[in-house]
Amino acid sequence: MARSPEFDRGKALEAAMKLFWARGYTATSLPDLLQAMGIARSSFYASFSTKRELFMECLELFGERTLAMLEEDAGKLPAAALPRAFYEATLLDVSPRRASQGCMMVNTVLELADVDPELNQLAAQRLSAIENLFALAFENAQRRGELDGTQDPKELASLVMTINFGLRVQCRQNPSRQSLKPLIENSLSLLGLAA
Amino acid sequence: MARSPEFDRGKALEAAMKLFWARGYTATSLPDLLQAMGIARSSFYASFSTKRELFMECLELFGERTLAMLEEDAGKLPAAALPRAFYEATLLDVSPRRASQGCMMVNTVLELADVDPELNQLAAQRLSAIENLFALAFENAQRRGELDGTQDPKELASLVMTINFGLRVQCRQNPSRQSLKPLIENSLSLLGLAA
DNA sequence: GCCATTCTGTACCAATTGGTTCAGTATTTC
DNA sequence: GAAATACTGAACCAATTGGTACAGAATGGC
Repeated sequence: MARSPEFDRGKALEAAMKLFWARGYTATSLPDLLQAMGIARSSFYASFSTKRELFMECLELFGERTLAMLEEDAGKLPAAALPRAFYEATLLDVSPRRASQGCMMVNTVLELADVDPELNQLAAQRLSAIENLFALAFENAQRRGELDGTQDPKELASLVMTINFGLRVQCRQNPSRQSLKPLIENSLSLLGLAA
Repeated sequence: MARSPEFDRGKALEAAMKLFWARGYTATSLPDLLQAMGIARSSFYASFSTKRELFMECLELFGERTLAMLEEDAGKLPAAALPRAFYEATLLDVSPRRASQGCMMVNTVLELADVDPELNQLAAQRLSAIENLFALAFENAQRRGELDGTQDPKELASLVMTINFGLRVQCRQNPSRQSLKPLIENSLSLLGLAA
């Protein structure tokens, strides 16, 4: 009966996410988004609702993807190696261009904390899901005796996240590998997780 | 001859800074600023040039003030106590409302890195001035034997800043003292500067 | 070919953006 | 009171904002 080819919604969402990720919510205009997504204005409002809801969808996509990556690592690495894997995968094993974008959730928290509490909360919630995953991995490792048991796993996870946040700020100033590599190394040895 | 009372430019600048600090550059509109500064539109353009230059002036004011605070501490505290003094002064010894605003320079870096390189650079430059001050203090303390000499002072300063950045992200999610206090404590003991 | 459907492009909307201009009103010194 | 200055408030500007509506072309199954 009808025309089948819906434009690739997933691809469009991906493109929107990349733009929001790099430029933030407020500074990204609808025309910018449409061009990046490669669709017309009317198509946009047919498949998505508003710019704000598109942003939420992008934020969830980003959070889900990050969590999935970490979960995969948690399945095949000892807990003590998780922070290094996480830092390196997102800061060193990508192009400086991409590393300079930092983390979309962290960017969102800093941009919108006092402007749009709901979006801020959404980002914060996804970040704490990641922190919880770290905490759980540390707890299990301690129970199995794979990790030094003197440190509270929740507090350790919280520190890992704090340093993660710090690195996300650093990379937006200077995304070069030679400046990030020693920083990561020193941070890990600080955490006692350098080996 | 003339009417004397120029409205208080300093006060107006201060008010603008607070608004930019809380809401960022893009999300703060000119009417917002005028209301906060308590001046009329025409007075604004008589005493300032553009919104963008006002922002730069605010950024420099914020950076200068932060640096001055740190310099004062550096004059009367041992270097090893500087990070704690800095973290506590800006995160615990202020209202949660203010703590939740984080650091204007860090906020700027995350908001504008991919949008306005010049403003990003300005903020980054002020941040590195602070880092340099830490490094200098550590170096002097080591030379005087007041601080463990095994760690490179520049690297230590870089770690202090990374953790500082991390705390600035944390406080924009949850500015409550009971969540920040243990985080600061754990961070300092991580740095070996808890005592 | 026919009709349903899904896209594109454009025109349009009201509201808001940052910025300019200017008439009028205070306030000050003489 | 007169002249000089510094303010206010509103009108105005072009450009851009997010969002809507609609005509027409492209694409499918029948």
